[in-house]
Amino acid sequence: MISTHAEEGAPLAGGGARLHGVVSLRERRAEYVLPRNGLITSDPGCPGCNQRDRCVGAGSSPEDLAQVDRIIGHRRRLERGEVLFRTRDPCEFLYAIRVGSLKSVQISEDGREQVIGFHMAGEIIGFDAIAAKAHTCNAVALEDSKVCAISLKRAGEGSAAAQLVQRNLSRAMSQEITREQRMIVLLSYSLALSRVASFLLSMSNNFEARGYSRSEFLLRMSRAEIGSFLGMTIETVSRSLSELAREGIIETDQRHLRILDMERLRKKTRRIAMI
Amino acid sequence: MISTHAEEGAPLAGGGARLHGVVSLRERRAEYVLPRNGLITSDPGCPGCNQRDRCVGAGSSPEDLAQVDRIIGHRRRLERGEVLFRTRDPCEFLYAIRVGSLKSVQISEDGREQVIGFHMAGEIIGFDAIAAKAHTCNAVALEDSKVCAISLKRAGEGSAAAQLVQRNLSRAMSQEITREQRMIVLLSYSLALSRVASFLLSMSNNFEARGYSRSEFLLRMSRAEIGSFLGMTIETVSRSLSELAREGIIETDQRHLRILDMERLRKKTRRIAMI
DNA sequence: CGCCGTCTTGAAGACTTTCAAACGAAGTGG
DNA sequence: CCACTTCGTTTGAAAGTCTTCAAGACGGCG
Repeated sequence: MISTHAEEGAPLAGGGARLHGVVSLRERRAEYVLPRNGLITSDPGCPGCNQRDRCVGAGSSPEDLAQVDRIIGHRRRLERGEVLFRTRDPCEFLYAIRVGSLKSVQISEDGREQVIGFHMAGEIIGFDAIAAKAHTCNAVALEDSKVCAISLKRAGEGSAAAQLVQRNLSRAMSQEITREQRMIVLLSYSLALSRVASFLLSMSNNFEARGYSRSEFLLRMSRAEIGSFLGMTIETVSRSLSELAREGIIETDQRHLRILDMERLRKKTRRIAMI
Repeated sequence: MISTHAEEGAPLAGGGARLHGVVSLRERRAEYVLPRNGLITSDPGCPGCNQRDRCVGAGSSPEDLAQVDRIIGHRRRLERGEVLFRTRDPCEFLYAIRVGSLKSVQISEDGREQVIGFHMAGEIIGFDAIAAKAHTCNAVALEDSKVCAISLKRAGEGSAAAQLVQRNLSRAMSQEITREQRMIVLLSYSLALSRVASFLLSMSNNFEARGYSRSEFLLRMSRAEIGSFLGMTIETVSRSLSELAREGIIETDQRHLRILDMERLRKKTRRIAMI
């Protein structure tokens, strides 16, 4: 049984890797106070966050972390499908994903959505707005999620904590650039099956990096969203997954995915076509 | 007659836009001192650079610009085909392109090149190395070029000039993220003709932003490099260009390109296929 | 002038999209 | 509780697009 409910567990704890999406009862926490706008007003903050070593306060002592916490403008809970920011929203905050996952989409003038990225807990989104002074894409929650708004104004004020945050933001932007470069390489693969295989491996790596199983997880996005991201129709996504399943490389049940043969999946990423 | 020689002119001066690649005699300058390794030892520096309003010293007074100049580790001249940095080179410098253009390529384990970006004067490259502590791609000059090495160590030292540089680098990274997001959108277009049209328009915008003609320019990269970048074979690149020329939208003569109908070229970017 | 690398063009085959139909899960209303 | 709708997904067949293989054209250079 796989729950679709997001949870703020501590997956990095030793032993076998937790399966993403599976919620054990003892990990449930009391809900934070939630006013109607989704703002979280009572919260353990950065010192109590399980993403603290991955986020803007990385590398600071517990005391410093309390200072880093002041850079956070507010924390917010998002329901599945809720929009965090939209194109042309002014650039005030970056958002650290604490729980859950989001997608970035660009809307073309004729109203079609194009997914340009999927983001998981521990990632920071909104960097595109720094230079443009406004967001250039929409961010939408793929599941119930929690985000921390990093105030760009406070991050630029020059305190020791702000400087630490700036260094971490710089590192995060560099990571984002590297991630997008990998995406550009992926999209240049000519064969649909290669792109789907690469996508699954990247998901697998993302889950593994967060302490979840790398071989079994729940895809939080629809086939249509995968297709939009990978530049193919949902039929081709479906056929590619079916083909991988037919060859015994993966097993799918709805959005639940199990990788049976990691090495053969990797081989599939090497496009056969093109020189 | 179009020269292929790079030149450090002042294209932003008023009147008609200069044609990129065309060199008028009076714009030629005395060559800088060039030791065998391509290092430039005598140079007007940031205050005399025509990219100063676009680069890391943007927004500073002429006096401050002399301080910014200290962040520069060295300046270097590259010949066409010369490699600026390679994958796994340690991360010491970012590079500001002063004259010319470069490509970023990733080399797959089987030795094939994949172009992941083209970069022009005024851009800064190497951001991928900040988080990874080493470069994750190779940078190769597409034409004779000049670059300024920005010392990451000196940029982090905390002086007023260094802080200005850091803000500008942050902006440049955000721009780079936005650029790559646009590339991801481009690559998701299913039709080859749409991708080629988008590529030409992006080139056109790049030249226009630098004061050159937006409708007539010299492509510094081969069809093979375009194909690698756009994820298609060189035959498909060639056929797409021929098709656009047949329709009277562009005119090509080798790498020299003239856009005859910007609006119809824009229409071609809207992919017909897919929902 | 002839060689070489780059580019263009043609034809056949491979792959993807499109259109259409069917399936299963989830939710609604009788 | 079951029919019924809806949505997301899967599968099939035909049409369209791209790649592959092959050959020819073009320009630069010795």
